[in-house]
Amino acid sequence: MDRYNFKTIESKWQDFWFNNKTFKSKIDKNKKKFYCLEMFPYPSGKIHMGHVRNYTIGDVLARYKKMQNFNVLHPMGWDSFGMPAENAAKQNNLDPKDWTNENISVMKSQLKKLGLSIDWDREISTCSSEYYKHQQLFFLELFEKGLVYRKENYVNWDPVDETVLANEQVIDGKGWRSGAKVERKKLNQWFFNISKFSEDLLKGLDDLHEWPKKVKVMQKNWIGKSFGCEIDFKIEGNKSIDKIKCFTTRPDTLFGFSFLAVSIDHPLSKFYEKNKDFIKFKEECSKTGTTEESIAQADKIGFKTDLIAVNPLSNKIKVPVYFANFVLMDYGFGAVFGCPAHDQRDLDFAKKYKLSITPVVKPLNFKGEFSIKDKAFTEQGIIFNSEFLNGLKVPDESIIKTIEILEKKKLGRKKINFRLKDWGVSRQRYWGCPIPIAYDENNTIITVPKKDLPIKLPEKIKLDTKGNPLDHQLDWKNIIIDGKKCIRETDTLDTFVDSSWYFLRFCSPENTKYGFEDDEINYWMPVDQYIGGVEHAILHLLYSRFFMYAINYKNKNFIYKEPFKGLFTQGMVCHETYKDEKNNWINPDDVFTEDGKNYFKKSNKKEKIKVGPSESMSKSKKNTIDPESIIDNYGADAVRLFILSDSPPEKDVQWSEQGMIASYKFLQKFWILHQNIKNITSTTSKESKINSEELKSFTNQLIQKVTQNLEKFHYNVIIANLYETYNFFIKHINKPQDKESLLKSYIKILKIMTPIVPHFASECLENLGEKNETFWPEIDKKYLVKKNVDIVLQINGKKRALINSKININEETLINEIKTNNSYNKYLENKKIKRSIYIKDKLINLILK
RNA sequence: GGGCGAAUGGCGGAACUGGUAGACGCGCACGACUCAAAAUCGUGUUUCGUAAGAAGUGAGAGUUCGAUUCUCUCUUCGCCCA
Repeated sequence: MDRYNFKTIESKWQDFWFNNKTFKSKIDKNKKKFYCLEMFPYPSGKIHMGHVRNYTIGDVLARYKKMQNFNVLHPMGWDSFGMPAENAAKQNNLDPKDWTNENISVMKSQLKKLGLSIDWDREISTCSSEYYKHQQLFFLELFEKGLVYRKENYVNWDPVDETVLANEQVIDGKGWRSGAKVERKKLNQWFFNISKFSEDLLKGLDDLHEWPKKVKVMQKNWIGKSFGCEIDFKIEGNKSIDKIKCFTTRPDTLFGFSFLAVSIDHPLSKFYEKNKDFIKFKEECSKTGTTEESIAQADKIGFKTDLIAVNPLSNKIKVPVYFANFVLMDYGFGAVFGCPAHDQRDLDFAKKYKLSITPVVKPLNFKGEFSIKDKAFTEQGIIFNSEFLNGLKVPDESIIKTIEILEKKKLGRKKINFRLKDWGVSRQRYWGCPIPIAYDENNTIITVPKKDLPIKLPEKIKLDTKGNPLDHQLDWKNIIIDGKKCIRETDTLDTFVDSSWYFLRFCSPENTKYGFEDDEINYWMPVDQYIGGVEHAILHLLYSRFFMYAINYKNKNFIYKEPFKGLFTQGMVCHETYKDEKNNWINPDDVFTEDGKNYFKKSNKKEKIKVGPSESMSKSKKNTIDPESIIDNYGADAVRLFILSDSPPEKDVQWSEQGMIASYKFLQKFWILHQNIKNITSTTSKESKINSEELKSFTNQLIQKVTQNLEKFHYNVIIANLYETYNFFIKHINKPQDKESLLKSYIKILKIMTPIVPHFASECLENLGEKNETFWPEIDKKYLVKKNVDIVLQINGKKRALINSKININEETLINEIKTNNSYNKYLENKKIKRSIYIKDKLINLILK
């Protein structure tokens, strides 16, 4: 008998699907649509196991929905702008475009080998001007709507490379490449006004019923709505500023006020510009990075001004005003009032500068003197030391009451504040989408006329420059707009912009006039199921939501305002890590074991290997497995089967060579079973009829189970269901068979296998003369009802026996059976039945006296 | 420090709305085939116990006829935020 030859069979079906455009999608208003989208990859070189998992999960769903007669849109593209291309090009003296396109062609061929049901006619690549010209138009549109603006902002600056670094390029406060200490530097940059939609983005989460709760919580925290008030503090001193506005969520602690801290970028700073000590202090502040985390971890330092702030609730309380490094200009008003007793950060600061610490909240039933030592008191309690606020309950009563008082005195007002900051989209890099802006000789902002789009990136340029290579492209930079000499904006857009609307582009990838067509997106959008890694839970998803809102704002009317109706976040693919005696990471391919305990290097069989914990596959730890070689060895179907089998899709999965082999063997065994079923001889006996009925029950119950598990993403259980099916058939086919009936059931089983192992199942179906267009089998409900059931007999809540009985038996009959049948009545021990609990067809629990 | 989540055999994991815990796979053991090995097939595999039986889903309590599932306290781990 022939072995299952996956090589020829898989390429046969891949060619068939490709040549017949099996997965091409067109609008068909008579059909329900299903938009299945996986996060598109960055073309870094080769696909990795994470991609295999991501795209297999999506493919199973897309194929299943197609079989259910949905009009499925399942596209694929490339998130192809970004730093790795620029870095690789710089290192190897290549053009980023060539490097990127080469990677795309490699990865595309690898994805095809997985047998994905992709509509390749819709392929897009964000680095092609066909794509980014629409993005430039969107930029201008958003600019017209007032959602784009330019302002000065801090960046991470590498003083050696003279370049701006992304947050992830700053490692321990140093530049990843140069190792130089990163500084803060102010640059003019472009911003999207995402904070305008803070409230909408927060409210929109409530409608996303098919999103994981944890992602919604993360977004909610990120948006960070807080309720509080703004307070005007009177300032005494010889400056023209006589008041400073603060935002606070804790106005009720005003009597504990001991200093006012403002950001070094606060308007107040202009009075100190010439003060040498202040300049020094500012330099000190610029040494910490720009992330919230680095600011939070940095030492709290302050610069004392000669000003005094007055407590609005009590003229007697007058405190010093400081510039402080932990106050950010873009949160609140760049000023905070310090209450050391009830805020840890303020306490640290107050201790350092020996400021007063007055507690104004104490625990509810606290007796005696309440004082603060090393820890600020931030819990619930009651107000004291606060004159007319005394006795208010914290926080329910105290905050609202204090705001009321402040409002009456016209010293403050209720205010909602958001943590969400505007989205800085400027990147000082070459390999990104050019911003359609120029500046005239007076440095006035000029929008590039729409007819001049796209602004294409200059090609074959020198990348090995300091700073942004585009700055050195004078022939590209200098242009004439309306007869005026202008200079182009040389910053390019953050690649998150590229990925914030690609799902719209997939709906009409060939439209040359605009990024999408209204008709098309009104049919296809929203994405019914979006699938990707949880690492994009905040930024990418939030930006995409913002983009929909922003495009829709004012001049569009989307039927769905949210881009992604359903979201599924898959877990990572993990593998054990290995290190040799010199602590170098070792790739699993170079490791072998004979006893499963001791591991050795293949190249040097004496050298022992230390086995580390299983971690997410990464190049730096060298614990990666190359998908292509696995596909070559075992076939795409076996890989798909394995990657789904060992863990639920939302959890991490351990890569296991043994598990991989088991999946491969399963298909080989199933192939033999398939041949046996094909060659079986039919009999017409009473027994074969009984067998047919038994098989029908099994099959219908299986279809139901698999359907339910598909809907719930319990793909690992489906694989278990398929193994059970095999085990059932292997026993079943040795019994007398009515072949026609057997084949009917078997074909249904092959059909439900199709989404998981499409090449294998298609081959088997074709083998039996089934057509390629397969639909999801219907369930015959009459076979879901069992005739006999095993009822659990419990005595005093403990399981004692199983009673095989007809279904729907009533309680009395059952108890009678227990009393009279010798195999059960021994458990009654001649005692009286005090109580019985009967769950029909499932369980009877007898409580004995 | 705050928020969210998880914990089930040697391992990965299953268990519908509170109703037979351990499906399915890996590993392991034994057996068959073989001169032998690999491959393949068969049987077994939570723990203790020869057995009847008992215990058992991180620990401790609670609700219930009945808890992996619900409630509370704690421990450990993971993720996000600070």
